[in-house]
Formats: sequence, C-alpha cells, structure tokens
Amino acid sequence: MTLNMRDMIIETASELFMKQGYLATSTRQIAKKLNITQPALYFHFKNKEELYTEVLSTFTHEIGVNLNALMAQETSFYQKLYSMGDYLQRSHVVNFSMMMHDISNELSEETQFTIFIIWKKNYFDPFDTYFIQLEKWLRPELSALAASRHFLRNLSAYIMEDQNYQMMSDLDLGTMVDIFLRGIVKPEYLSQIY
Amino acid sequence: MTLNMRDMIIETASELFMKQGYLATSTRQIAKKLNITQPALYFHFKNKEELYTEVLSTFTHEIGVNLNALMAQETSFYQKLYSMGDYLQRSHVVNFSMMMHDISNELSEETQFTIFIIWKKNYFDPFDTYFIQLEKWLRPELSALAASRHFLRNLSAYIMEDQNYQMMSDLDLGTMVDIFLRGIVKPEYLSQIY
DNA sequence: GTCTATAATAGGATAGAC
DNA sequence: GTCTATCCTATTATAGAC
Repeated sequence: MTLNMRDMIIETASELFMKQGYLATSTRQIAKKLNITQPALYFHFKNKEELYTEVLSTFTHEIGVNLNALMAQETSFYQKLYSMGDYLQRSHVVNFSMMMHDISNELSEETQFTIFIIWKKNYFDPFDTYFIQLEKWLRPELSALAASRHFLRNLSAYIMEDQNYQMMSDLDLGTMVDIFLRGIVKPEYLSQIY
Repeated sequence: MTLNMRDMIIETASELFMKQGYLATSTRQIAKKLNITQPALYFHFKNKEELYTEVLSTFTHEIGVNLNALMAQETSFYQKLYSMGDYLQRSHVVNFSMMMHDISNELSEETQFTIFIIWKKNYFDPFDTYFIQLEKWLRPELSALAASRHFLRNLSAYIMEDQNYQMMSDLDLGTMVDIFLRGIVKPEYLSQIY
C-alpha cells in the first residue's frame, strides 16, 4: 500500500517518539529522516503536540485491532497471556512507561483526556474482556478487573528496552506470565507466607 | 543537620529530576528553586550530567541503606516484600522507568557504567540476598535470582505516579505482592492453564 | 505541498567582576 | 562562592516565495 506524506510522517514520527520520548525527539529529526524540511511538517500538522497525538491514536488503534484478534484465538490461559504480552512487547519499540509520562507531562489537559479514552478502549478492554470470561478460574478474592489491571501493569514493566548492563533480567515474558498465574511459592509453603 | 550549598543543590535537583526527568529539568529551574543564579551551579558541578550523576548516586545510596535495614527485620515473606516495595514506592517521587531511560539515553557510556554498578549494589543485592535465603520456599524451576529480578521488575511498574484518569489501577502494592507469591489462579484450575 | 529565511525562545555553558 | 553579562546552539513555529 502506498502512503501519502501525512501517513509517512506519522509512521516515522511514531518510531522516533516511541524510542526516544517526546522531548528528545525534534521536529527537525523527523523531517530529516523523511528527506523533507522541518517547516514542511507544519503543513500537515498544527504543531508538535498534534503530531504526537496523531501518532498515539494511530499506534494505539493498531494495538487494539491486534489484541482483539489475538484474543479471539483458541489457546490456553498461559498461551493467551503470553501471546498478547509478546505482541505488545514487540510492537512497542521501547518504553511504555516513558510514553505514559510524556502523555501526562507534555500534552494539554484536553488532549490527555482524549488519549486516555482511546487508550482504555484499545489496551484495557481486550484484557478486561478476557479476564471476565475466565473469572471463575481466579482466586475468589480477586476480581477479574483487578487481575486484568495487575497483568497490564506488570506487563508494562516488560515493555521497555532492556538497556545495557542487564540492569533488570532479560526480558523473560514466559517467566512473568507463569509467576502471574501460579506465584513463586511452593504449594506446601503457602501457609507460611503471611 | 545543616546542609552546605552543594548538598542543597543535590537535594533540590533530585526532586526535580525524579519528578520530571533529565531533559525536562533545566539548570535554570534548579537554580531558581534555590534562589541562586544558574551559573552558580557550575561552581559546584562541572556540568548538568555531573550533577545528575551525583543526584543518582546519593539517591541510590540512601535506597540501599534503607533496603538493608528493612531486610534485617524479622517479618513474614509477604510483609518483607511489601515493606521493601512500599519503601521504594514512597522514596521514588515518580517514575522509575523514566529514570532508567534517562540513564541509558542522556549519560555518557562511562557514567552509565558507574551508575549501573552502584545500582546493582543498592537495589539488586538486598533483594537477591533475601530471595537466596528463602530459595527452598520457591517452586523448584525458579532460581532465587530469577525470582528476585522478576520481583524488582514487577515492582518497577508500581513505582510511577498514577497519573490522571487512573489509566492503570490504583497503586495496589498488596495485591501485587500477593499475586507474585501465590498467583492469580485457583489451585483446582492450575492443571488447566497450559 | 514544499521550500528558504527567519523569528522567538530556551537551553547549557563560560568569562570575568566582586 | 556567587553575581552579571553573554555566547552558542537547538528548539518550535511562522511568513512568504515557488
């Protein structure tokens, strides 16, 4: 498919914003990668914030489409969480948490509100739907929504480039999902943990 | 205790860097909060990067001291993880993951290396030590170090200001620790998750 | 639709007086 | 040690030609 310039800008800007964050990405850098001049961007977008907003909603919409497709597949509990997590890990070139920070700190209140609505629809709803289906499998003190939110939050820690020096462990999503489902403690010691 | 100007700069800069990140914090802003002029900072520190580095090592050293103190207390497995997590959540004014990103992206390679050594000593070692003590409680396929790294990574997702609109759940550390220890699935369904 | 030129602002950093 | 003055660079954004 051929992309018009507006879409190409969004695509390129998306890569850079996701990798580097909002502040560290300049409009000049985006333009340079596209072999256009920096003012040319302003024909397509009112300003940097509008471009970032368009990037976020395009990106997030794609996430939602793909998460829903994955959710529709017939797989085990483990496999489902793994494949959805794996997809998110691959699609976010880098740091989920930095993206949240940028949204909260660099965008206007109105834009934030819009973004958070889109966000909920595309990230939260697929997971919520899945956990609600499986609510009877969960320990009774956990609601489906609590489990869903905790999974996504936990997952967010695995959506970041594992930088030099292996500060954190390798990005071992399988272990994370396994611990999320079964915990770390041997069954025979469970009574002693509190 | 009275602080000299150098320490006061570190303290103020620490708040701002942790809250806003490296790029979003300007030397002018730091100076203004201290009622000194921006060039005065350069008497105490070679440049912004050196100031940030000093902030990080001071901050991290304090973390290590306090984590080790908490680790020495006699409490249950759950209580121990909760109190160490709770301490980290309180001490980091905001976004752990953004801080990692700043380290990897805004500092020189040499500085990064230094910081990561200090980091390991103060964040990782306390948790590693604790998990090694309790290794026999862990499911046999999990090593103490794997459990330790996964806990810290998971925890990092709870060390971020929960911004407007409750994107993620409330910062429910207790639920996180509980899931980490016991998992989300009812024992009778465990055989069906794979 | 994209260009050149340029405005307006803000950033980190240095020189030199006191 | 801290100040004023200032440099240099980089940023977002606009004006107007083509």
